[in-house]
Amino acid sequence: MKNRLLVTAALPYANGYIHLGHIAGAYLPADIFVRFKRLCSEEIIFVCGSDEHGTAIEISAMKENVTPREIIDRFHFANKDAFAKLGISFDIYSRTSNEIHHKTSQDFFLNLFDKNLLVQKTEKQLYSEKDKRFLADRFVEGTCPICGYEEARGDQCEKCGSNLTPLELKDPKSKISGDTPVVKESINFFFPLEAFQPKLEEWIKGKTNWKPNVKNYCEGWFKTGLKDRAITRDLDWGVKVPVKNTEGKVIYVWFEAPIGYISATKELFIERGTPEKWKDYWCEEDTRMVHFIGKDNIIFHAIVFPAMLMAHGGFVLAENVPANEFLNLDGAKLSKSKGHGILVKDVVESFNPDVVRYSVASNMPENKDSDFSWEDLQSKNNNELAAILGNFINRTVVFAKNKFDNKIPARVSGEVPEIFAYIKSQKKVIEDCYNNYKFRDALNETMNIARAANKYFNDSEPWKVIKTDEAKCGEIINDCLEIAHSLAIAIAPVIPFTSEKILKVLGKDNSDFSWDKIGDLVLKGDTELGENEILFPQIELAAPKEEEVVVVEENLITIDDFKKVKLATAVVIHAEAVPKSKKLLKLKVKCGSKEKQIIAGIAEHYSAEQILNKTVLIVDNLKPAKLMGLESQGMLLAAKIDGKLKVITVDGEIADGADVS
RNA sequence: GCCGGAGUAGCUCAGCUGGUUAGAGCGUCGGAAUCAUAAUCCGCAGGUCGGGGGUUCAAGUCCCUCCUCCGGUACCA
Repeated sequence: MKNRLLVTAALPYANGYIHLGHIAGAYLPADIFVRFKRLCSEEIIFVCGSDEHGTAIEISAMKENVTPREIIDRFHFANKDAFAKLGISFDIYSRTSNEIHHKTSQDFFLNLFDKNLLVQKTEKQLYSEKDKRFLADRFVEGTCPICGYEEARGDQCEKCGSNLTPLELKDPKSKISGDTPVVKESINFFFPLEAFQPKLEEWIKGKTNWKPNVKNYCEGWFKTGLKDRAITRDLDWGVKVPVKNTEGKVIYVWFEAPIGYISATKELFIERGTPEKWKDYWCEEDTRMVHFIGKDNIIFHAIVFPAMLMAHGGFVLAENVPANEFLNLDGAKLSKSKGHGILVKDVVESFNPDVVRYSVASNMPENKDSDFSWEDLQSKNNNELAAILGNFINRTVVFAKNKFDNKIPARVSGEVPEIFAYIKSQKKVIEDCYNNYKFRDALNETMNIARAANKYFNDSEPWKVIKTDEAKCGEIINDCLEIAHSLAIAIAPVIPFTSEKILKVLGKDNSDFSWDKIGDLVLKGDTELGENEILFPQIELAAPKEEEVVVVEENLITIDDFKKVKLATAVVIHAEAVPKSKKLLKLKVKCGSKEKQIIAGIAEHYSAEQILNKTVLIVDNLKPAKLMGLESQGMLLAAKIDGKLKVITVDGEIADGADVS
């Protein structure tokens, strides 16, 4: 029986804060899986760490005029802390700047080198005499040979989107010193990926339980043919190449980073005082290794890293690579650079981590990119966590408190109601979901227990029974408390903090806290219950700022102040309600030769039809603002008093686009 | 450009190798109940499955084509 599990989650790059997209893609599914397996008492470790080398970090350091070490320290500790607050339960969160990692990846490199597996190729590269170094792609800036853009990067022109090599750039300059580099030859080592293609194809063909998107993606690569990849670079910041005459070269991050999983495992067992035990996980054939990643990482975990492990020999290969798609925010992709993202470190400050975990888990991008929104989080909290789960626990515990002296009422009849059989059958259903990496289904099936629990409470009507038969009523409440205990176990992988709270309320230790106890009767009658608390208070999200339709200005202004405001006539050529908004209409107005989108807060007073074709006054030079995610490029003037609102129109016919003063 | 993925009820998503009236959660609406955080329970309604063409007795599910979005990768044959 294979039951030793090695679970990895993609190493976050220590050049930025992790956001909700990362969580949804890799860390939360990994954590849920691991927590489930721990409940099943499987031997398991969960390793991760910061990926801390590479050009991007070096560039960040230069920009801020600090050392790379400062950059990686900042993000490593911040991310480690954010993960912890969100309850991501790594056994170790290491970092690739650690000595043990440098040693491990150098040994790995040497192993391949000694076997003569590495190919050396001479390449032309840009070299800066002034900087005394070869310039990596991103350290070069110049004129794009295709569109003529003068600030194209060495790897890509941001203007026209062409991918480039530094040698193609016209008039290249070093980003470090502005120096004009020269072309120089540099010898680099290559990993013979091409040679491993047959073995990889064979290996992946046998993986019948992999997600189809992952398999298809790999097959796509095989079709075009794998190519050898450079594994060394001319850089300072990184793991030094452990071979003579390679000064100024480091091991390319893509090669060295995944070895971080091995280094982290070694570190973990050194900490635990059993330094040799890492081999059980990496070298024993009955270990099952699972890599949790986002879809951007498939090639490295399903093709490159396995090929590296094959080349080295003596290591287990991944049993599965359950890659997730991406999580979008309000329909648009999460992006650090565009400021469109939710950082974990921020979200855990303002929300219960379990609410975040739940809302992300219930909408995990398992098969396709999925959409996250704050409204969704609110609705998941209020309508599901609070209404279904929280409410069940609360109504049960409050009932016991009020009618049974805050103690667990005793069972008397010796009968076990049917719902416990249902719970046990759900336990199997949920297990299957987890074992097939279907986390959303697992969660929904878990919540079905809570739904059934509420139904049981309703149907049993303890509030009526208590009037005629107190012992029977007590038994119903005992049932419900037992159900709560089962729920605490079943839901623990997803919302571990809440699970603990439920246990505390039940006055129960964790002696029966294991997966196989779901559906069992484990509570002792007459036990005092713990202090009850509302598990999920309602979340009221602040309403999005809606446009102030009328600016009431009490203070006097000068004519110059007034001239700053450019007013114009415009005709409404399109109008529609903004979904989920009471007050907003989305308008398209024509103002002379241009068209503008204006989000106006008049829906309570005008329907789309009523405003259509009216000639109105607008503020033309208002700074655009976003309302309910829609850009508003101006403001409609209207008169408002005592809750009555009328749009300002023009007396008689005049063309749109006319100045107003 | 090329490779892979996605476009299904108001919203967020399921639909394995083609087969009875296309499913779930949430929301909406109607009813019941009142122990509980106005929380629960029962019931109804909601989709010509991105557009167009084709294969088949039968297609959301296969093929072709077009459009949109996401990821990867590339001017190398």
